[in-house]
Amino acid sequence: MKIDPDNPADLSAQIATAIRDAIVSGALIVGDRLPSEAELAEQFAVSRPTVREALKRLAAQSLIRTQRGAFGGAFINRLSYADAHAQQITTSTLLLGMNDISFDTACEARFAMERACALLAAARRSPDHLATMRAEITRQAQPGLSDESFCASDVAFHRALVDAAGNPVLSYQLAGAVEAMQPLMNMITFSARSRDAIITLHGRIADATEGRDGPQIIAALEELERYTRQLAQSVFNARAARPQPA
Amino acid sequence: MKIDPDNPADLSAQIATAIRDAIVSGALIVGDRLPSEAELAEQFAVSRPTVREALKRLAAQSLIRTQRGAFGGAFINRLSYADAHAQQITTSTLLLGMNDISFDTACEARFAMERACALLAAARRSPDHLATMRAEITRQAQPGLSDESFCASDVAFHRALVDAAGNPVLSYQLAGAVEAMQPLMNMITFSARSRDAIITLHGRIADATEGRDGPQIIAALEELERYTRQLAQSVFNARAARPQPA
DNA sequence: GCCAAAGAATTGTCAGACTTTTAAATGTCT
DNA sequence: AGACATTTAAAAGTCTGACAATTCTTTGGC
Repeated sequence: MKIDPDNPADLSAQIATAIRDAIVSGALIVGDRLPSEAELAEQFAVSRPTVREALKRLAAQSLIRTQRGAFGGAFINRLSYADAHAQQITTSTLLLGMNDISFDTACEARFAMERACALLAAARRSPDHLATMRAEITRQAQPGLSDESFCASDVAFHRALVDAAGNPVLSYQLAGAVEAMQPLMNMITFSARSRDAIITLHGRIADATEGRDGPQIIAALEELERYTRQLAQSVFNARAARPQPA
Repeated sequence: MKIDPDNPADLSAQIATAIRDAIVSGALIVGDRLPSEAELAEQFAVSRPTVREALKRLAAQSLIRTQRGAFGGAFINRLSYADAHAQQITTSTLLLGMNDISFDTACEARFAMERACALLAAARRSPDHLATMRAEITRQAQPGLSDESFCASDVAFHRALVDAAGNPVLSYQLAGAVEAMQPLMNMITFSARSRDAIITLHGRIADATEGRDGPQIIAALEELERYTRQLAQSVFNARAARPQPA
C-alpha cells in the first residue's frame, strides 16, 4: 500500500482503493488506527481535503469509523451483520428499483432462496422464532390493517423463517432478497380474500415449522410463490386495462 | 429533501443521507443531475468541501457519477448488476473475514443457496453454460495447477451453474455467497486425491445439468458440501495438531 | 489521593484561490 | 451554407491556511 501513481485521475478514489485493498488483504485489521489525516496527506503527497474525501468514501462503506479528539483518528471498523444487512438491503432495493426487473424474476429469486432455508429452519427453529411467526400472522389478520403494514408484517414473518435456519450468513444474504421485494409488494392492493389466502399459507408454514416438517414448508412456500405471482399478474393486468385511473 | 437540521454532528453524512433518501424514494431518478457543488453548498448552507465529502460518500456506493467540465456535475447513476456484484462480493468477503465465522457456517449457507438454483438451472441451462462448466472441469484436472488457481476455477464453475438458472437477481445474490468463500477455500491444501473427488462431483453436476436432472444436481451438490466440510475439518485438525509448522 | 484545569492532538468546517476538463458558442475559411 | 478552428464559460478537482470542536493526557492544587 502507500503507493499512488501521479495519474491525473481522481486522487481521492485512488487513495481510498489503496486503503481498501490493504483492509481486504488483511494488512490492516480490525481496530487498527490509520495515520492522522495530516500524516496521510504527507505520505500520499496530497492535501488534507483530498485525504478526507478518500476517508469519507471508506466511511460510506462502514470500513472505517472516525473519532475526534486527541488520539482519535480513523479506525478499521468491524463490519457487523447489522451494517452488512443495511447495505445489502439498500443495494438490492436500488438494483430492483432502477433496472425494471420484472416482478416474476424478483419473486422467483426470492422464493428460491427462501426455500433453501426450509430444511434448516425445520431442524433448528426455536420457540422464539415460532412465537414471532405466530404474532405476525395474528397482526396480518387484523381488520383495519393498511396494505403497507400488511407487507411489513409479511416481511417480518419471512425474516423470522429465515432466521430460524440459525445461520447468520444465510440471514444476511436473504435480507436483501426478502426486504428488497417490499417496494414491489407495496404496489399490490391486497383484497380481504387474498389476505386470507396468504394468511392461511403462512399458517401452514408456521405449523410445518413447528412440526419440523421441512418438505411441508417447501410445499407451502411453493404455493405461496404461485399465488403471489398470480396475484401480481392480475393486479398488473387490471391496471393495464385502464391506464389512466385519474 | 433539502432539509438539514443544524445539529452539530457530521454535516457531510447528513447531506449524503438526505440525497440518498431522495434517490431511494424515487424523488431523484436515473440520469437526473444534481445542482453544482457551489449551489448545493448554498442550499445546505455549508462550504463546498463539506458538500464534496457528501458526494464522495454517494460515489463510493455507485449512487452518483460525476463529470467534469461545462454542464458536467453529479448525475444519478443506474446501479448496474456489475456494480452491485462487486459491492456484494466486497461486503461478503469482509463480513466473513472479520467476524470469525466458522467454515461450516459459511459452507452451509453457500450450498443451501446454490441448491436453490439447481431446478432452475436444469430447466434453463444453455449450451454456453455447459461449455463453461466443462472447460473449468478440464482446467481443474491439469496437473501443475496451483491450489489458488484450482479454487478460482472452482468458483468459475459454480458461477456458471448459478448463471445457468437464468435469473439475474439470483446470480447477483449468489455472487456474494460463492465468491466470498474463496479466501476460506484458499486456506485448504488440495491433495491430488481430493481434487479427483471434487472433479468427479463436478462432472456429475455437469452431466445432470446437461440432462436437465434437477434432483441429481442437488444430490451431487449435497455430496460436494459434505465432502468439502469433511476436507476442511481434516485440514484444520491436522493444523491444530502441530500449531507451529515453522 | 482525588478532582479540576491546562495542554495537545485530531477531526470537522470554512473561505478563497487556482488548475483542468469539457461542452457550447462564436468566428473564420472554403 | 457548411465544416473546421478558436474562444469562452461552467464545473469538478485540488491546494493552502485557518479556526472551531472534541477528547485524551498530564499537571497542578487541595
